[in-house]
Amino acid sequence: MSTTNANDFQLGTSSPPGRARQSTLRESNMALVCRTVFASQTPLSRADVAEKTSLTRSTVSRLVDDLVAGKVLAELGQASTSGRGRPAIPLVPGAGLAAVGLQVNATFLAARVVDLRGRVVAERLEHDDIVGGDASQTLGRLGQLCRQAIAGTPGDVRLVGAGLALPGIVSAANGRLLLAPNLGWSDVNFTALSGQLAEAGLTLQLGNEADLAARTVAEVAPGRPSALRDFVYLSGEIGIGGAAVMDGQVMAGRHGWAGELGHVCVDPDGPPCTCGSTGCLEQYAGRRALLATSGLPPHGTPAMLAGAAHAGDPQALRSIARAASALGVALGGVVNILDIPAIVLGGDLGEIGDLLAPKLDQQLQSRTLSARWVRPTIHTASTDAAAGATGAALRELSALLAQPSAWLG
Amino acid sequence: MSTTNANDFQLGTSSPPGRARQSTLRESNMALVCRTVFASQTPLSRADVAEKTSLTRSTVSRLVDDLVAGKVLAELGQASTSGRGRPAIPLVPGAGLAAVGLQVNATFLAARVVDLRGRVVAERLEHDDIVGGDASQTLGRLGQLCRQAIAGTPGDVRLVGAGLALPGIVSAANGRLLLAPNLGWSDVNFTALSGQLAEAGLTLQLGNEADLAARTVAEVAPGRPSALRDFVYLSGEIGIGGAAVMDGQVMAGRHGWAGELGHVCVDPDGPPCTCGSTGCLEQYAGRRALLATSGLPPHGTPAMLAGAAHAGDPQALRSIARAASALGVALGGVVNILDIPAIVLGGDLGEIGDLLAPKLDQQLQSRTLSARWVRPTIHTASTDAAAGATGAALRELSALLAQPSAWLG
DNA sequence: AAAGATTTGTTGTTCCATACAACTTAAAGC
DNA sequence: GCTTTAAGTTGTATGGAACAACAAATCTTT
Repeated sequence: MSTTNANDFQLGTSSPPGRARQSTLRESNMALVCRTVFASQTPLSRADVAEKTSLTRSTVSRLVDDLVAGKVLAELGQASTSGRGRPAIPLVPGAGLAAVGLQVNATFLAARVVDLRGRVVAERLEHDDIVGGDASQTLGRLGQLCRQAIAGTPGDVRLVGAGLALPGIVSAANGRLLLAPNLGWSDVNFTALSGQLAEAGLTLQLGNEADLAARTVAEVAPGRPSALRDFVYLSGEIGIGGAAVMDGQVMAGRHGWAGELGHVCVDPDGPPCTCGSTGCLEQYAGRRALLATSGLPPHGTPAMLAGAAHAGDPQALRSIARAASALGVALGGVVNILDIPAIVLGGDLGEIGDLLAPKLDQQLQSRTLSARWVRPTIHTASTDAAAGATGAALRELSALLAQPSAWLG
Repeated sequence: MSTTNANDFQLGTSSPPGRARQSTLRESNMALVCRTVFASQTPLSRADVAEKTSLTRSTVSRLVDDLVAGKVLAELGQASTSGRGRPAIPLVPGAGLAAVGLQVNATFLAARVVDLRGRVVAERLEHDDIVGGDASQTLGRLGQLCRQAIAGTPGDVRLVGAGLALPGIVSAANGRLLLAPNLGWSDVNFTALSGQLAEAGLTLQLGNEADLAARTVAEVAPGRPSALRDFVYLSGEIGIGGAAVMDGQVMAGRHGWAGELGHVCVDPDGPPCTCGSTGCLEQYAGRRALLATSGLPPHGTPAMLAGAAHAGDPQALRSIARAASALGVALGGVVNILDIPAIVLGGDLGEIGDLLAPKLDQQLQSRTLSARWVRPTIHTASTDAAAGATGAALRELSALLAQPSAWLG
């Protein structure tokens, strides 16, 4: 409908804004209205939005009308009968728009459809050890799951985008996975999957698993920020990924490779790592290292480790203490560098978070310069294996919310 | 003149924009015009600006007229006689607006006045070892220097703000210096200095020395970005400070304490640090550590160390190798975390940059996961001792450029 | 040297989105 | 049933950019 000029002001972009026209004004205010409704815990009326945004009721009214027509917002029939005066019409996120989130991991494949209200409207999971397997075959399987998930979504739900979470170094610009050591993949393209989605009118966006999982911590629902606005997310799988979130935004870095915490050096004299360096965090707190140093079989689970530690097994406790010290050094560095004094442990590390926390807390306190004024806090993420898939869908929905005007008409 | 509503859209802020009015449009485009003129290496005409911004000539003309009237821009009389057609009027940054930059360091005090063209129009420097001295007395002396510098500026130059660079942890919100180990200061307030500046109609903004010095690397002149847009700046003094710059913006962190690279742990089994941790970078690459391990007297200079190393002194070479290794571990971590593959060595470290570079480069190559695709580069900053003062002034001028409309009329 | 060509900068006019104010709607209270 | 209150809607005014036409100043061509 409205022609989007590349030179125009883009909201949500860190790059400096371009020329602003009358239409830019409207787009900006429409996004503001949208954000306000989505961020609220309780449904807001047009008048509420007007007050919160300091726009006038008339302006809000016209913007909301367009958003409702475009299914981005919806009017809740039941007036929340309170007080006198004309009853308000509660506004909530629309239910007719959703995005596809995909994920490839060492042990499973996932395809999800998440709507603007944050509900999973369709899902297909498949557990399988794909390490070392053929990439194109695995991606073909993922394509099937994706097709099934899309087929399983109600007909009145329109899909607006698709994202894929990958455990490795992604070149989003080229649409390639450069390296995923723990899948045994390198330089993989996604033309087949991308082509399949293009038939459904969707473009596929690649992303790092940790970056996307961190989004599920930053947002409790699309456009609704959680209490934690600044934190470092640690994704403990076979490898260790990470993401830094500031002001609710995941820091991408120059090429989108920020947050590679697994290969931060914890001890220059430490054990060699597959990456070529020595003493990487992964060699202390990665799944393989945790299991090996605690005397568990290589295919054990974090739950087994937690069980052994809770039972008082000395080797397991030593393994966890070693990991906690390493995490303290690495995360202490992160806190000193980024000034983000909140740590969220996800994946395997979340499952043994209570065991790691005491020693990690102590390390952070002594190793971060700012601890005397703001003491670092440690949190654990809810253990959803396919958090990356949800995050991938959330990113697409966020893109919509950043410029809802582009989706109307 | 124009009433600034706190709820309005603020350019340059990372926080989400508020309501946009007609006037916001004008402010945004005025800032865009301003930015375009300031960023250009050669003077632009109104027509050039119109083409670059994709605004119309008429719109640019009216905005420029206001900016010229407000002294933010100036018309260069001499038409740059080229080609036919009506000769263009070259536009350049105005010369009538400037900001005050102050700096306190262990060995000197500085007061500078920098104008919108980036010229130092007045300056007072004083070399003095103030470590352990009384803070209020030193600040009184700085106040005198500041007064003299202001008195030394031409009468037709209007000052728009003042900034103070401090080598320590600053609480900008409270206007306090929380801790400056290398000055021997803690919890210092600046009410006297702030009051003195208030008489001249200026507000004093505090800032970290490294953060502000990094600005002088990011901007070659006010509003004119340098070729390096993403880099990590390392300020080597007695202590080591740092700053991460992304897209030309210094990352502040949650409380403004980001970039404390001096206390990143390089070896958990390393020597104890004054901060309470062990194996901090400062214990390897700080001035005291460098001088001690190279057998030079405690009050030696980096130049002496460089001289000894260039002469082949084995102890000096070993000291530098030790520092380079430590820098490799710490900066490798930073590159892995932030994905900013450019390092700028400033201060002492800049003076011995050529000696550090080979080993540092090798360490970065092996310790950063992304090095196989993008090789980290190492640069040295021009050695201006009072770079922090210039940076403090640049920050004030940037604030003006981000919203020039606030300064007109 | 004079007319045409070309580019810069300015001046009305139109268009569009928000502000503002008045009005309508629908409930609660008396 | 009338008044009060708050939500939502409908004109009208205002401000700023787009658009188009025009004036200014220099170079090119004949």
